[in-house]
Parts: sequence; C-alpha cells; structure tokens
Amino acid sequence: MARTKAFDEATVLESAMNIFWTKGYCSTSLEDLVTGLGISRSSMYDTFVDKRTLFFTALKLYHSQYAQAMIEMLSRATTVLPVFKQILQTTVEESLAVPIAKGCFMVNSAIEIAQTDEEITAFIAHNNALVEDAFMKAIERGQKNDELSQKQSAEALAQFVFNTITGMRVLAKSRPKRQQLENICTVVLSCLEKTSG
Amino acid sequence: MARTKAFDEATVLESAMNIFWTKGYCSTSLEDLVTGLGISRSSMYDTFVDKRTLFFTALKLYHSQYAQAMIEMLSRATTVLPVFKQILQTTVEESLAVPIAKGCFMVNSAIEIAQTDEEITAFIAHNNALVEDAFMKAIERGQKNDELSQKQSAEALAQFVFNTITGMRVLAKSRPKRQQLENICTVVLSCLEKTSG
DNA sequence: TTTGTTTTGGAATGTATAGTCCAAAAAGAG
DNA sequence: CTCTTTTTGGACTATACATTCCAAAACAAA
Repeated sequence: MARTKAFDEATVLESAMNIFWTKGYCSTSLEDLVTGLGISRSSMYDTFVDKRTLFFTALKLYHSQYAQAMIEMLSRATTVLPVFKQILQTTVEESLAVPIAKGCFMVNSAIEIAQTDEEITAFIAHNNALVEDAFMKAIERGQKNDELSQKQSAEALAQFVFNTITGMRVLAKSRPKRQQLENICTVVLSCLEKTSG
Repeated sequence: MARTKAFDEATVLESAMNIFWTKGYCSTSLEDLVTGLGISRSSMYDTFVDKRTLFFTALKLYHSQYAQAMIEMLSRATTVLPVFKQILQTTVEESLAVPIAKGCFMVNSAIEIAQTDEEITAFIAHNNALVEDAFMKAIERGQKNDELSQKQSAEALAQFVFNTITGMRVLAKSRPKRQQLENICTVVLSCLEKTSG
C-alpha cells in the first residue's frame, strides 16, 4: 500500500552497534550516526525513536549476539575446559585487534552510563548475572565430571572467571601486550584445572 | 602587589577529581564544574587552562594519591600477602560504597577516552605498568621468602592480580553483591598462597 | 589613600548538539 | 495511471555547551 523502506533495519542496527561500541554513547553524535548508518535523520528517528533508544536497542543486540552465543556454547559442551580456553583465547585476540580494540560493549556501557541511566544499568547487571550463571552451571558439570578443580565452589569460580574477562576487556583499551593477556589466561586456567589443585 | 586567590587550588583540584571520577569526562559539563568547585568560570579557566587540562591534572592527582600510595605500601612491606589482602579488601569496600561506587578513575578514563586522546591513553598505560611492576617486585620477594606460590612467574601473577582488581572496579559500577566480590578475592588469593599450589 | 595588578562574576559568543518538520519522492493497490 | 500511504532528504529549531571577554572588585605595596 505504501512506499517500502530503502534500508534493512537489522543491518543498520548492526552498524549502530559497532559505532556505539567503538565510540561510546556521549562521543557519538547524531552526525556520526547519520553518516555511519547511511540513512537520513528522519529515517533514523522514524525507525529507532531517538538516540538513547537506538543505543539501548544496539546494546540488546550485542547481548543476543555475544552473551547468548557464549551461554549456548557452554550449555552444549560435554567437556567445559576447552570452551573456557576458547572463550579466553577469543578475548585475547579481540583485545589485540588493530587499529583499535573496542573492548566489550557491555563493559564500556557499564562504565559510561551506569549511574546515569537506571534502566540500562539494570539491563547490564541482569546480563552479567546470566553469563555468570551459565559459567557456574558449566563449572558445576566440570566439577562433577572430575574435569575441573573442586577446591573452590562453582559459584566463586564462575564469578572469578567472569571478572577476569571483564578486566581483560578493560586492558584491551590501552594497547596491551599479547604476553600480558596470555599470562592472565594461564593463571586463570590454572585455577580451573584439576591438576593445579 | 595584587589581589590574592580566594580559593585553595589543591582543594578545588581535589573536588574536580571527584566530580570527573563520579561522572566521567563527557557527562561533566562546565556548569557542573563551576557549581561543584564553587569558583567562577574565569577562575577555572585562569587556573586550570581548559576542561581537558583540568581533567588530565585531576587524573594525575588520582595517580599520585592512589597508585603511588599502593606502590609505596608494597615496597615497604616485609610480608606481602597481607598487603595484597588489604588492597583487595579495600577494593571490595569501595565497590560497595553507597549511594554510588565511583569505581577506579583510571579504569573509567581508559574506557571513556582511550582511542580519543592519545596522550591520556599513554599516561594510563604507563600508570598501569608502574602498578604492575610494583606488584611484580613484591611478588618476587614473596616467592623468594617462600611466602607465595612459585607455580607461576611473578610477572604473570602480577598481571593477573592487577587484572582482577581492574575487573572488580568495573563490577563496582553495576551494584555488585558483597559475596560476589569476596568470592573473587578468595580465588585470587588462593593463586598467591603457598599452600594452594 | 592611592596605585598597580590580579581575581572574579556574569554576560556574551559561537558552535555543536539532539531532535522536529515539511515538501517531495517512492511504491504498493486498485 | 492514479490514489494513498510511507519514506526520505534536508532545512530548521532550540538548546546546551565550552570558551572568551570585560568591567568591577579585591588586595598588596607605596
């Protein structure tokens, strides 16, 4: 009955995610968005309401792409240590990305707009809890299988591993050395491994 | 010969540090600063050049107050494990601060303005290296004294502990539970302790 | 008190910003 | 081809922002 949209909403949203992920909320102007998304102001406002809504929608997309992928990967795995190794290795590689490492969109957002935006803070906290919970369930299985160390509770280990990854996502922002990141992974994995304790 | 300044520069700079630490660079307007510092625009520009310079000066003050204090504490200590315990415990308490946890001014700044400001990014990287180095030297001593585990290199352990603290500084921003933070400390300390490995 | 210098408050400036609006273009349905 | 609905580009708006400027006030020295 009417004119059709000239752009693919999902594609544009993904671009928006990358822009906000790279530059943050405040430092991304509408000019940046209009240019980067390749659509006009009107289309942007018509489709995504306003800047904050677009940002929040992009953050939700990030969650579904990254966190949920990780959660599913862990839930499927029979042996979990290789999965944790892979997650850590991916974090290392992403942290060494050139020309710039974007870090973690969740971490960046937690730092930048927590305290300012209650709703987004709550979303981030909830997302953290989901990932930690997936970590915990996986570690529990690993402990029952005698695959992982039982010196610490699954919950403590999950929180600990999650926290380590968060830390590395911050390091990513100030040009870390590969060795530094690899060393961190080694120590963390030694806490999970059966042989270590 | 002339009129004297009506305010104490050091006091005002400390206020500025707290404002930027709490709100970040972008979200702090000059209005916020003028109100929060209790001095006029002219005095602010006359004394601190401009917003970015004031921010950078405040960040340097933070470094000298917090990082250098930690570095000295570690360099003096004969047994280092209690010092690491105390550093971690302080991090926990600060992360639970009400009504808001400010996190770490260095971490916040790394996330917010790394990639945008080369000079500040370099300063943060340098500061990180200094703290890590102090950690490493302390851990080396602890390993020689048979106080700490020797399963991992002092360098790897230092980078690992530093990274853990960084992670906790991020968690601080999304209202963490005490137990979560305490668990992380427990696991980290178990990596340092002789008996654990 | 007078003079010389600096601070200070607040008004002024120019620019960047998020968001609005409208007329024209586009496209499906009849 | 026409009608109707929606998209779209770009001009427009209003506000918020960092920074500048100036006249008046304050203070030290003579």
